[in-house]
Amino acid sequence: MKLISRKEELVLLSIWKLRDNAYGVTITDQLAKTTGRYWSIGAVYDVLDRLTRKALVAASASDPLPERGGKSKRLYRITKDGHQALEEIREIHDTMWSDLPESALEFENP
Amino acid sequence: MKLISRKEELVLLSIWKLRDNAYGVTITDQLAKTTGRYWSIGAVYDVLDRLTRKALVAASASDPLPERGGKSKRLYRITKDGHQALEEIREIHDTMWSDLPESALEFENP
DNA sequence: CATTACTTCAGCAATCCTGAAGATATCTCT
DNA sequence: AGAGATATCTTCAGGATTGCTGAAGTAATG
Repeated sequence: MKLISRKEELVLLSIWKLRDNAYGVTITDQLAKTTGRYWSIGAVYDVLDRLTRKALVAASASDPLPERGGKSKRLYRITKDGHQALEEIREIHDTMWSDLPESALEFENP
Repeated sequence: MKLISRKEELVLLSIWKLRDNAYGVTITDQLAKTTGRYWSIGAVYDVLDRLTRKALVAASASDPLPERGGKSKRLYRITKDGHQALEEIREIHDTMWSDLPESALEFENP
């Protein structure tokens, strides 16, 4: 199985954190908050589409709400395969980051 | 500053681990060993070129060795900016992976 | 010139990115 | 009630960056 990309990992984790309230806008906000970086809304939807095609997430439509702009949202949940992909990436991360030599810094930037 | 990609992170960590012996072939072997996946040699050189252009690594030529195939190798070291990029990604990883709800698995695969 | 080890190369596939435009709900005004 | 105004969420087109492959090229010794 191919490793998931960095964005895919971060989007999956955002969905996990948002529990029942994970959709395009809240996911984007969560990413911005947690990473301290700007995330284009379109870029997030792009990753969500990819994760859906790979069946690492599944989507469902929420009921419309009786409030301004309360149109139906597309809610996302992580699938079993999605959790497995996260577990794989976590293991590799842990392995790669363990047993590093004390310091490798010998060259400065040009 | 833009986040480094997953491949860039893994290649940087491989160089770190290999200390004074980090070049195309040993880096590829190290990645295969640590991730348990096949890495095309060309793909690794591609990432190394990119990291060099971004000044996250610096390269130098080793002396040729008096043995079969002992031609000069291109050795890589991580620069100060490279270490900083790793530190950034580690912080974001730690933040994203902390405080996750107990379980988010409610949907199975289709 | 055979063999070994290392690097380059061309070109295609996948991922990442942007923000304006579109869709669907309620609110406000006459 | 009807007609915009406003709010929230999603789609879209197209370009930039990153990822991938293995055969061919280079430079050393046997």
